Amino acid sequence: MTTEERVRLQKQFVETIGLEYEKEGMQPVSGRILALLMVMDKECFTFDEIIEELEISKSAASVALRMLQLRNNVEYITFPGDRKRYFRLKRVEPYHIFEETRRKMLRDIENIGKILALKANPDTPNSQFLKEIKQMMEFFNESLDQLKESYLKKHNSTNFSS
Amino acid sequence: MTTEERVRLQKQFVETIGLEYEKEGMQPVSGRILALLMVMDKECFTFDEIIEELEISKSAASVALRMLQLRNNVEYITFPGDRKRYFRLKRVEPYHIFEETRRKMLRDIENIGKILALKANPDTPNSQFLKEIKQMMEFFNESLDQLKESYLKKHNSTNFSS
DNA sequence: TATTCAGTTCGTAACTACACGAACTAAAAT
DNA sequence: ATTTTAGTTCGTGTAGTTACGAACTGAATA
Repeated sequence: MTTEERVRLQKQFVETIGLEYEKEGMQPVSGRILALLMVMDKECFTFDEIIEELEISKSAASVALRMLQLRNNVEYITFPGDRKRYFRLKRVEPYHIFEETRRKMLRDIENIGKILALKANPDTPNSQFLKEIKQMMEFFNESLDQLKESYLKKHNSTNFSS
Repeated sequence: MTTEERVRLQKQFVETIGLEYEKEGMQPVSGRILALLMVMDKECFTFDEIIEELEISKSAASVALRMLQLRNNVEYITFPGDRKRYFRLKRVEPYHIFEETRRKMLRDIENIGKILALKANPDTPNSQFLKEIKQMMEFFNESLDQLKESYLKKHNSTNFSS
């Protein structure tokens, strides 16, 4: 595979991944920028490079980049004597990617609790079903910490063994 | 708390939960219907009851109910000699609620794999970061089955003991 | 056969989100 | 002091959603 071919496939894949992010509720431009930073070989893009590569306006890039930084997906670095911002993927600890799932689950647990508290009869099939769902979520949520620990243990042990 | 108070709080909560579903990407009317079926004491609502309770049009209800059935959140039952459909929450196995998370994660794993395959250099900080994320997701995905099993075991054992 | 019932489909109007370009800002260079 | 650089903010047009009412369908009833 030649370099040109690879780059062509990468640019194509930026669009694909961008579309997926869009379907998951992200705004189109934000999704494309995030995909760009993940897929391409260049690790840091300037504002103008992003605009040029994705053919979007400055304002669209500005708004999208602010959101991506707020969401903790993107950060920028700067260099002395250079006013440009160099945007790149924010490299968070891998297990942080479940934080959002966890927050959502905690909200759900709380909501179901409130629903159950308002029920006239806590033993109807619906109430029972909601209780089961809540239990499952609570169990799962408690397991997350353990899972994180065992991942770290496994990850470290491979560093020492072999 | 009187019954009227409880029902008032329930109706209020339908709106709150509906809004949350909306923020998670569900259509407004679908979110309200799902919330209605979760929160209220009545376990089965007819088409007309839903329309009346939420003050929506027949067409809006029709479209939303079709989507909720496709998404496996709602089902309806019928009774002989009664043409009405009685809509209610679909009571799936609790651990099914993670199926969507899992599917999304498998897609992500696949996508990151493709991204890495297209990288010129697999050892840059970005590539390393993506690899770690992928590993974490793979570990997590493998743990899900185990988690499900141990949930079932725990759930059953409490049925026999004490 | 006509009518009612229980929804579905379709066309439309109102609303919303998105991205654009133009105007603006703040800091640095000339 | 003026110009350039590197973005940000704002107002607007457009495209896409959403929900409505009216017309329709298909089954059951009269």
